[in-house]
Amino acid sequence: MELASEKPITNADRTFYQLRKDIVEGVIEAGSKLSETELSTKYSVSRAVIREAINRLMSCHLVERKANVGARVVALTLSGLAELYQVREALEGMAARQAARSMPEAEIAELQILMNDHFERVKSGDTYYQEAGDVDFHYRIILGSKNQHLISILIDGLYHLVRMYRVQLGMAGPRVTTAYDEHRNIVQAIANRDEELAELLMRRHILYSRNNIENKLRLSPSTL
Amino acid sequence: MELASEKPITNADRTFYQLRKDIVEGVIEAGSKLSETELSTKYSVSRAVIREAINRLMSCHLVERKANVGARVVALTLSGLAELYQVREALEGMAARQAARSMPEAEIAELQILMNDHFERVKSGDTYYQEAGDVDFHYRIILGSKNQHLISILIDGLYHLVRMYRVQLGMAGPRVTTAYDEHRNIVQAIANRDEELAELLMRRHILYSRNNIENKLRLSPSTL
DNA sequence: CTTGTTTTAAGTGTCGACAATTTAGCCCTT
DNA sequence: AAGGGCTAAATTGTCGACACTTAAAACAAG
Repeated sequence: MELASEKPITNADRTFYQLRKDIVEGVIEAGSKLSETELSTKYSVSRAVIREAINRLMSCHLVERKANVGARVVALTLSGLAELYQVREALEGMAARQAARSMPEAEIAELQILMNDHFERVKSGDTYYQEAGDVDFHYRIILGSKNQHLISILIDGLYHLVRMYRVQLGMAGPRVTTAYDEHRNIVQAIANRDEELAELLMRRHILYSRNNIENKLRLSPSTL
Repeated sequence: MELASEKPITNADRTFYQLRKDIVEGVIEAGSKLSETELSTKYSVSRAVIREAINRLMSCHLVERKANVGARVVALTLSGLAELYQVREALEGMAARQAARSMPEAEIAELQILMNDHFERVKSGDTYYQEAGDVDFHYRIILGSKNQHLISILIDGLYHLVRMYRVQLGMAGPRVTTAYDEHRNIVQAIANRDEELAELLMRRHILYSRNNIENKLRLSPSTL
């Protein structure tokens, strides 16, 4: 995933993005230890750069560090997933409400165009949709809230962890078309400036999504 | 403010806490530039330590940095205050709801004892209450939610910024007794395990608090 | 005097080395 | 053989120096 606003300037930026990607995608496995010296050789940068990257990853809740001991990639747990989606429900619900209030008409129009594009992909059974499409949808709603704190908490903080759960627990199943309909309805509520409904639908959408993941976990024990 | 869980281990910890305190209390004024070399001499640590501290302050949204240029303390603005309290309303509302669901009986009992203590202070006109007491109250509700993400976002992330606004805009006025009553009612709702009411009262409490600050700002132009 | 360019200095980004702490292995004691 | 304390290796925390970028000062041309 690449966000328009995330252009690496310094080496630390690049390393941070790379590390984050490798953690989210499981190239560096969940729960494993992050050795600074090891990483510095692997990514061809100094330890200072690695340390800064790790510090930033801590802010994202992707790694945890104990002083004088070291950093570990977070472990994926059922309770952690539940807590994460609880917060998401509240925050993205609020984002949808704010978007219904503050999103400029032009941005809503663009969002509707995006939805049409998604429709084509869903129709043709494009698996692309599940991952990037969903992210893109939520991403735009969040930005539409126009609340800097909210944007930062969700985009910089929680979203990569959400993706980590989704990628590593193999979310590819078919909630695609039903999720698409939910997206569509949320956009409609925002276009109608119906704050109440936008929040309600978004909260429900995320709740469904959570139930979907948890059911999948109950069926295939996975490694949790 | 000192939180039980925040015991400085490394030099970077100490420096981070000190810097944060100085920023929140206005010793380092809002909007001012943070020179790494200057700070490193002032706080008697190396630039690496200062850099780590600044990075952590960025996570708290207390400073902003531009690559190759430097870091500045955030500016206090009316819109920023509004956005902050909007997010607070959603998150602390959720915290109150979760606390009503998950807070252990023993913790609720302690909270009620704390409220009695606060009552004594309010009765005797203790100005201590306004600051530390309020923080302490909210702090406990947040911890009572038992949601790690929520706790981290609020305590590590937003709370110090909230305090910064309150301290620097001179919140000493009398919302003390009425705020106390609101606190009391929230605790009661939590004790009754009334999730709905706990969230509602907390949201309203924060909304009142926000109105109070904004009114105060309208009366005394301040420097915003 | 103004504008655009070059130079220069101040400040950040990065690095390798050293100091302090933790952990694991070894030895000694019981 | 089991447990505790000591030693040594590995890892993190901290430091000062160097490289690079940016912004301001000095300068030249119009």
